[in-house]
Amino acid sequence: MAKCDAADSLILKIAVPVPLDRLFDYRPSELGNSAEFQRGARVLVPFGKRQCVGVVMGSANGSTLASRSIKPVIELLDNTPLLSALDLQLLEWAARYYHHPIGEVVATAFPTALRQGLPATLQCERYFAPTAAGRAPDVDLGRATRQKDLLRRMLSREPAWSAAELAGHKPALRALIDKGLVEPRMPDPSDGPVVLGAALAANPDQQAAIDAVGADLGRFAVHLLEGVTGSGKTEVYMQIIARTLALGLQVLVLLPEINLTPQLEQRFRQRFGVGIETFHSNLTDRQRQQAWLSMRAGVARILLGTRSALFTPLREPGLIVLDEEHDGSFKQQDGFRFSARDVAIARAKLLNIPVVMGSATPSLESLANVAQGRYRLSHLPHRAGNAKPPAFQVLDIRGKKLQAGLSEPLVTAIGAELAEGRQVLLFLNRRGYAPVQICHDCGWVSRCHRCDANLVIHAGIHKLRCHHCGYEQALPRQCPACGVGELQALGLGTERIEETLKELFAGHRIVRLDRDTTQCKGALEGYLQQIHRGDADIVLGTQMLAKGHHFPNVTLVAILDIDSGLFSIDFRGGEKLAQLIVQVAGRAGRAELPGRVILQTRHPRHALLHNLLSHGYRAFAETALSERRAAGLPPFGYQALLRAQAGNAGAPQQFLGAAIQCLTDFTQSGVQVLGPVSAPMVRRAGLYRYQILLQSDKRPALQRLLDFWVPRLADLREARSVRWSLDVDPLDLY
DNA sequence: AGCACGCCGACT
DNA sequence: GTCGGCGTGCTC
Repeated sequence: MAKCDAADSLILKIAVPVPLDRLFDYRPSELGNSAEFQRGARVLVPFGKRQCVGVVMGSANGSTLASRSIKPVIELLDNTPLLSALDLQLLEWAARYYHHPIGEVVATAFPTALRQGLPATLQCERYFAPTAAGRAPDVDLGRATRQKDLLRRMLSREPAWSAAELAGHKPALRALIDKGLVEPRMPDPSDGPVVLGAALAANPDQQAAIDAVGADLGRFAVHLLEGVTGSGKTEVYMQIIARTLALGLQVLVLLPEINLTPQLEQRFRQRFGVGIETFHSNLTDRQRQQAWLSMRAGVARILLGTRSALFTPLREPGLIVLDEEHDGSFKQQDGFRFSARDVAIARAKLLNIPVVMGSATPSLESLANVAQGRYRLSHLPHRAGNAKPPAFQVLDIRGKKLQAGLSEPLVTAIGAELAEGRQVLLFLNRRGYAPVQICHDCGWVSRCHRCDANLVIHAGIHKLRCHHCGYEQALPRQCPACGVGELQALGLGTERIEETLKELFAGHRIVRLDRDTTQCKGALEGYLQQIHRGDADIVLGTQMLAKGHHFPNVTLVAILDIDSGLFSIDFRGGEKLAQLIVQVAGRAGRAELPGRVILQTRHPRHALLHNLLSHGYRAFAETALSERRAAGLPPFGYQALLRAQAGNAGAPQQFLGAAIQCLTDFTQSGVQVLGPVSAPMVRRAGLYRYQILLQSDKRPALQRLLDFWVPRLADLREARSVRWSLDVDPLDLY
């Protein structure tokens, strides 16, 4: 065979996880067969002075580079590609759409273990099932009750149990394996009933939704399931999933929060006798690797995961479910800033499968897509079991005396509810004791020296803490400025409300749920169980109360301060507040115990409140959408935000100035360029932050500008002294 | 992002 | 005399 020059022979195009938006050329290897290097396989390559795990994205005959500068691949890590052609197409599309380096985008598709180059081997001992001996009716386990219980449980459900489910029964499992009654065995979708638990009887609305999505199985469609809290969205998901599984297809279920996975996982395991895996940041690298590989191999049929699970390969993709689609945590807020909701839809389109998205408070983006006929809407307007929607009451607190933020009528209402032996839920979106400490004599206030923000009093741990950079210091006893003044806590946080509630309602059990009380693993579950058992009378908390959990014995919900949300600078502030109010309100009540929601405000006649409370979320959304349309804001305009930050204010300003200069050469615009301006909080964690907002009513126009702009930004010399990032479809403009 | 090279201040 | 500061440049 003739020796050929490397530059004329086959060259591999490799995606390397570095922030450089290009592929790198490599020779297959010194002697290797180039046909082995398939698109989607991982390779170990020399990169500068180090080694990187890259992914084969393609090949070419020859290279534009001098052949001597092209290095050979060190090792082919996968004999079969880990990602399919469609998976790679999705990643390539996402890299282009978000203008993010391809190597980093491809890396996000892999769990950490595979990113590090570990072998892609699926452990057999992930699943266990009773053997023929274990199935025999006359198994005698004597007095080994734990083993007996475990075997009985395992026999109750086919076909196989995952290691995760059996984690709490290791000794009994070991013993059963040693006795030959249980063996490691991969589940086979054909070896047992797929649906175990009986489906609940669907009401007509649920049935219509199930049928609508069911009719679209096997083709691309987006369904928006708008269902009030407690309307049985999960049952609809499960019945559609059952149909998908019956076709021998897999399901990807995306949730906004890790907190919500355990509950749903439990319900799914009771219903479905198939391999179910979870994928979220609370799992170990190894668990995530195994979950990923199980879905890729088709061993597991359902994956429950957060944003990071979106790119998991599916052997037989059938359906994507995305719950709480309005939730902001589907948008990645650093690095590769993708929206898992939008990319999920792009993925479904590529795979030609349907997506079902659900929410009680759909995003305005999704409602606009429904109006334009791109998404199909199914509506579940009724709560299950004839539960009535909560009654809202706006409590005007102007001029009223407040006791730690609680007005007298509210205190009375809480007392009346407690006297009836019912639970009360109080919501305040501010944790800590008080948002600032102030000296009554000299006016000193507790400021963070790294951020344009106040230090928050955390009385429980005797500290002042910055919620933006994490800085903390001991709570001063004397004024650091004048040394003599009396220090006061200004404003309210959940800790302080808790203190007041303890005085006002002594003898009642109060549970506070916020990031501070639930940061410990398992703490949230513990509190939730306590509340469900009825061992709590007053539940007090922040944001996290609005998410997913239902408190059937709660009859009164109070939102202590909505005014800060009414006058947000962010154009999405109104949408977020309306969603919050509806979501918090949805936590309460059931059929025989209707809920009541009290909102304390100094703006009882505010249009948003009036519209939302008298006419409902959809009416609010209509109004908000027409305002957005008039202003050309999303979803009627498309945005991208260029951010820059550095330790001094000059560098980001100069960089953004130069970035604007680049655009003078770009004539075919149709894009508004707003800025550079400082971020609403200029200094954060010691960095000065500035930004440029781009807006256009045509997505292609914005994309054309970014195609021109982003490569040039990377080459600016001013870019070297700042950290910059581009956010396409930003959710927060700061 | 890493990781090198490269030229100027306070230390065993 | 050196250790180490972060500016600058490169990665197939």
